[in-house]
This record gives sequence, C-alpha cells and structure tokens, in this order.
Amino acid sequence: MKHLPDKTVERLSQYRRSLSNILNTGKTHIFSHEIANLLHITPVQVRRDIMLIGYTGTLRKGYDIADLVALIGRIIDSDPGQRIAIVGMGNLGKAIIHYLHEIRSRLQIVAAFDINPDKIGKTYTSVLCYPMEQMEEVIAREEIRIGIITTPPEVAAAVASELIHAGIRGILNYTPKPLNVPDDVYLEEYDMITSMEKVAYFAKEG
Amino acid sequence: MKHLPDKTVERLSQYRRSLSNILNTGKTHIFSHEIANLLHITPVQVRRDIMLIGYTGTLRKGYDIADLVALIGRIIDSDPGQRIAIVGMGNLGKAIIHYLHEIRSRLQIVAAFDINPDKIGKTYTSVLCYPMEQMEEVIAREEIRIGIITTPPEVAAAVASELIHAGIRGILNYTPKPLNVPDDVYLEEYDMITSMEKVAYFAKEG
DNA sequence: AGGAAATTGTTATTTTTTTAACAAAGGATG
DNA sequence: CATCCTTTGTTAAAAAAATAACAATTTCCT
Repeated sequence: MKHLPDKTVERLSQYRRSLSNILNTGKTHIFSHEIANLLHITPVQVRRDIMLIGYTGTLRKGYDIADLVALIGRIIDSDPGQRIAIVGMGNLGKAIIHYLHEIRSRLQIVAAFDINPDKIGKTYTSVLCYPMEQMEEVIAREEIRIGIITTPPEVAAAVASELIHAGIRGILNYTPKPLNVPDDVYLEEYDMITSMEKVAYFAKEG
Repeated sequence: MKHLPDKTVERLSQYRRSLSNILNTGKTHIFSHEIANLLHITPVQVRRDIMLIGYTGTLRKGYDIADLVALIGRIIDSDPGQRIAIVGMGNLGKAIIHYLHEIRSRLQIVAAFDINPDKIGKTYTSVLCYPMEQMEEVIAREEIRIGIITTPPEVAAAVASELIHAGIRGILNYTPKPLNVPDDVYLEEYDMITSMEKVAYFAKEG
C-alpha cells in the first residue's frame, strides 16, 4: 500500500465503524450503494476507496463485511494498536477519554497529563492523570506514540514541544493555536470556533 | 460576494482570530507572509484569500489589520450575530460553551438542552439548560439559527430532526452518526475518532 | 535620480478530490 | 440458452484547492 489519500483514510475509518455495527446484525454482505447511504456519500466514492486498498467484492453480492472490516484494520491500524496520551484534563479531555472508551477502538489512551494538583493521581474512565513534569518519563515507559492537546491555547506550543521532545510521532491539536512541528511528526489540527463560524456563514444563504 | 470556497471561509475565521490578538499589541499593519507564519500556511494562500474578499493592502506596507478584521467580520458574520443552541450537556457540550465564552466571539450560545433532570434549570457558563421538550418553543423565541449536537450517537438523528423541525438553518454534528438533512440546512460533521485514527495512520510512516 | 529589493494582486499550472462513464461479469428470467 | 439487469472495477473527465509565476508598484539605498 503506497500512500492512501487523506480523505480516503478518513472514510475508511468511517466505513469500518459503520460496518462493525452491521456485523452484529447477522448481515454478511453489503453493496457499495448501501455503504454510501450509511455515510451519505456516493457509491462511486465507496468503490474507489475500496479499490485503493486492493479489496475486491463479488459481483452482484457486494462486499463481505467481515473481510472488509478486517482488511481496513490491517491497513489503518498499527500492529500493537497505537498508544495515546492526552494533555489537559478539562471538559474536552474528559469527553475524549470517555468517548474513545465507549467506542472500544484499537486506539488506547494510556495516560493523561494536567497541571492541576487536584486532578493528578485521579483516574478518568480508568486513565490515570500524571503531573506534567513526568511527561517524558511516562511517554517513554508506556511507549506512547500519539499526543492529544486539549489544554488552554496559551500553553499549547510548550506542550507540543515537550511531546515532541519525548518522542511522540503524531499530534492532534484541539487548541486554536496553530502549532509548528518538525516534518517527521504528523500534525492534525481541529478548531471548533472555525467550524462554528463556517456553519454560521454557510447557513446564512443556502 | 458570490460564494467563497469552503477552505477560504475556514481560513478567514482563523485570520480574524489571530489578527484580533495582534491588534492589542499596537501593531497596525501586517504582511501576507507574517499572517502565513502565524497559521503555518503559505503567503500566496493568504493573498489569494484576501483577494477573494475584495480587500486590498498597500504595497510595501501590507494590510491594515483593523480594516481587515472588520471586513472579515462583515463577510462571515451575520448581521445580528448568529444565535446557537447546543443539545447535550455532557463534557463536550460544557467544553464548547466554556470555550466559546472565553473567545468572546460574535457567535452566542443562548440555550442548552439536555434530557437529564439534574441539569435542567442550571446554567453553564451563563447558558441556561432547558428540557428537550421545550426545544421548539425556545428555538423560536430566542431566534436560534444554529444547532450543535453533542448527545450520545443513538439520539443524534432524532435530535437533528427536532432541530430542523424547529427551524434551524445549520447543524454542527459532533456525534459519529452521519446525519441526513434537507438541502436547505447546512450540515458540518466532525468525528473525533476518525481524526485520531487518521493521526495514527499517518504517524506510522512519515 | 536610478537601480535594487520587497510586496501585492492576479493569472497560470499543478495537485488533489470528486464525479461521471462504461466495459466486464454474473445472476435472474423467460 | 439468450437476454436483460445489476453491480463491480477502472479509466476518464471535472471540480476544487494549493502552489507557482510574474508583472506592477512602492520604498529604500546609493
């Protein structure tokens, strides 16, 4: 698998989630237009994505759901399942931990960090919260590869530096402060305010 | 202003936020490459976006920050400032309310809804929480145009229907359940799990 | 003043993403 | 068994977005 397009990776994640649910219903096969309906996209997009990962359905029967789910897993999951740290145990941090726990993904949040002494030592949905000072040590010990930043924006850049210094390979930044990372660290940013303003803008007209 | 590209609208929101901060420092003008550095994009992108909204900087002095902020406001803000409701007062809902309040955006969350009797009647960062049954009435009375869904996924579709029935024009869905909305309702969806899996995938290689 | 450097505005090119088109295969139908 | 319908896989075209290119103009420098 050379390199899948950005958007294809996003959709694969969503195919897998939807298809996993369907598996429980006993249904074994699914057509591209059925998947498309689930996610409100087009069947062509589905077939194209599936083609890109080299899977082949059977004509007139569609795709074997279990096979497809398994293949997507082999493509987008790392072997041992990625281990994640979250920095900033405010409401957003708690929401993410709780949410990921419910979904039961192969992704695991294995450590939280905060500056607030009241939070340190407590566990949130079975994730232990460490003080910031132990970040480097814990990230090394727990073999954490990914960091999620949910701190106030003022400290986002400093947190990112620490994470990178500790050897993290990917960062998901929920702070509105744009980060600067070296080329070998993958960075994804999401800004809620921007999303809201976008909705506000496009909801105006039509 | 015909229709700005999706990505341009997103960036305009970010330009405004960064530039507003700079205004306080007394700096009055800024170059495209300075803006680009703030957001880690290219100067061409900045100039192109600014061109699209019809603003013109002065050669060798750059853009007048106050003017540009004001113009972006006229472009992307609705006249009275959009009024927003949030459905689901879990951690994520609280995080969003708190966050938007701090930023002091023109967007205002003016009502929250939840099913939990303990939450109803309480205020969160000065936003009052109503029972779900009052949704239609409150949305009409408060002239709310935008809804944010932060409920558990199982009820997302039902909530969306109610919002649409109550006359909402735009929806921001933080649930992993893809929604179906009529053409005249603008829908934006954000799925945290997908973002995490994407980071996990791209952090693997390089 | 004259030339060099910097910076904008805009057009052109390239890349990425989506959408369309359609041949091939397999089953269903009569 | 021949025909028709459905659905896949893939190539081609279109649309959207990012990047590059560059003329024009202002300031700075000598």
